[in-house]
Amino acid sequence: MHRIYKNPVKMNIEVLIRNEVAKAVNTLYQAEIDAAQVQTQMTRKEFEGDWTVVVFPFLKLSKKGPEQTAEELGNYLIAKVNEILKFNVVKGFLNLVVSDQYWINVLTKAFNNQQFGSISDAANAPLYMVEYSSPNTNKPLHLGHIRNNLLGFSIAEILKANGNKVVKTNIVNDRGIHICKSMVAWLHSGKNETPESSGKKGDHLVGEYYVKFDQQYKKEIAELEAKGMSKEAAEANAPSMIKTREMLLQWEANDPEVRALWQKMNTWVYKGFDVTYRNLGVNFDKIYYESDTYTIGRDEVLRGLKEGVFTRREDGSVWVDLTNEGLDEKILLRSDGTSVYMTQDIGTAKLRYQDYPIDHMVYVVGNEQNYHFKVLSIILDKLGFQWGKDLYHFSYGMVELPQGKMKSREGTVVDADDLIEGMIDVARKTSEELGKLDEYDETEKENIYRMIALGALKYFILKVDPKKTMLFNPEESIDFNGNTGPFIQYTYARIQSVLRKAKDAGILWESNNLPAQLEPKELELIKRISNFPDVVKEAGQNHSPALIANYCYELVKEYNQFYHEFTILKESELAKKSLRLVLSETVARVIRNGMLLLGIECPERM
RNA sequence: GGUCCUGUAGCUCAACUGGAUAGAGCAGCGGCCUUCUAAGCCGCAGGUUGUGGGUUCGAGCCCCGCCGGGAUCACCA
Repeated sequence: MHRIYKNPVKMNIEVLIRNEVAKAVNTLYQAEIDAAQVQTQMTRKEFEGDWTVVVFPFLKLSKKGPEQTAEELGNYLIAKVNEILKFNVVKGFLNLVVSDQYWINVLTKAFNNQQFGSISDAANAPLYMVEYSSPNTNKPLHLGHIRNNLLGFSIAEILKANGNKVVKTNIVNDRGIHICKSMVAWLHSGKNETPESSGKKGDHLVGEYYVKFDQQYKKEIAELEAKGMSKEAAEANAPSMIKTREMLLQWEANDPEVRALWQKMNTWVYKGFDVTYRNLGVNFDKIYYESDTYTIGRDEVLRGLKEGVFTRREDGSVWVDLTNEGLDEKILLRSDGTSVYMTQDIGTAKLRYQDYPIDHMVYVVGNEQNYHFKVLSIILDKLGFQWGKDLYHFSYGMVELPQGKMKSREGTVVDADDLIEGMIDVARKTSEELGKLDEYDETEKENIYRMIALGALKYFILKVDPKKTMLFNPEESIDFNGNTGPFIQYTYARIQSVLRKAKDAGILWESNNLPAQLEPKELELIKRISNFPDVVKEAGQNHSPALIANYCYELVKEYNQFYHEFTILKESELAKKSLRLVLSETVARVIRNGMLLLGIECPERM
């Protein structure tokens, strides 16, 4: 594996150790090894030491036992590397003890670097486009969309922190059979109901008509089946469905009335979405609409047809044959000439590469569409786009409820707006009971309740490995204690409180007045801090906000132990007091920056 | 059936990509507020990592076979 060390603090010692070990093996055992292959890791807490070299791989070269080999390497390192004071050997592990002064330097550099952990983008930095959210305009956002939005936003932030340029994009699925269903139902039974007349949020209103359509459709199917029609025939011939297909054709033919209704209902939905997005704290740099891109896709499909990449069947439908790739045949245009999902995605992709010099395209889409993206990638490749096979589908798992999958038909869908509202209520109640915000006015208080509620929700969702299916229990998942967002926010607020008090007392803390020796807990904290840049990098490589979340939790847990073990402001030795304040401020900054990568804000008090 | 994902404490999740005695939180039990924010800290208890083989110095992680859960293979999106 190829590793690039961008953090100079860490690069020095870890790379130094690797290089020296490689030299040692060369000198002691007359064998050439690559320094990058030397296995090093931070020493586990239960052993003495800071860095550990795994010596097992060298046994074949040394032709000696693990203890003796480790001993020899240890003696070599101690002679060559100033920072290494001593070592011990446990089985095949060589534990190196680094001087406190080294770690104090690490802390000093972190403290004096406001950007610690992230890399600012260079002029020639690669451009990532991250597509996420991508709602349909026939229903409001639910818990599943929340996971998508939070992951997409966070991944974009993490990629930025890794020195990349990022364009966040949203492809709004504003056309197609689904929106026609809502339109048909609204025409049928809407009686001109509008968000204004009903007081309902636009996306919720349209969603209600989508449900009404489904109810009506089901009824018609049942009636037809009762008359002896087969299920398939009933589904195709139900009057509502016939009307919907007609409307889709009219829409694609630019029928003014249909287009006007479509525009009207979509506008309601967008207003509703804007509110939800604002509450979630996500945003986009560029929004695409399927209604603008599907024709481009259709043209591409027709071009492919002309070039013999695709085939037309007798009924007029257009297909791509992927059996050579181990997949099936896939439809690209219906027999009536209208577009399907895939058609649109082809057009959107082409347009985006025209609009931006994209180096990496990331699709944040659920794992239920793994097959779709595999196919999309191959099709774009067949159409001659060099970037086709480089698309990255960031595939994440579904969110399930205690009773299983969310089913809109069974009314078990957790609505995004309701969920956020509910969490703010809990945050308000908890906060009022604790009464720590009494000196704030109502606006400030509400802002903090919102921060805490969203911190809880976002952290809960982002801390789990994106690719795994996760469970959300509306009753139990709203917890503010333990491994939660509010716990981390709380620690941040607690540190701010200490720093405020220090400032009020006229205490100065600077990194040029630190002690020569560290307490074990202080050392642990510095080590934890020193990992932050690596975690950011790893989160970028693995597209995993969960790594950031888990890191923040570990750091905060470590800090709270430190906080209970030592006094800060009442420490009599100036250098020690200074160290603890520097440590506290650095931890707070890492917490804030880490949480921002998750889209979570930290309040100054809570 | 084909392809892909997944299985770790009662529950929800970790485990630095093959390293040392598998860790947290919740739930349960017991301690700690006259001291910088108790949304906190400390302790107890909780495991044959679904299962059987294999690879090697070493496997929760890699390979093969079973068992369980899920997704997908539409003129849906």
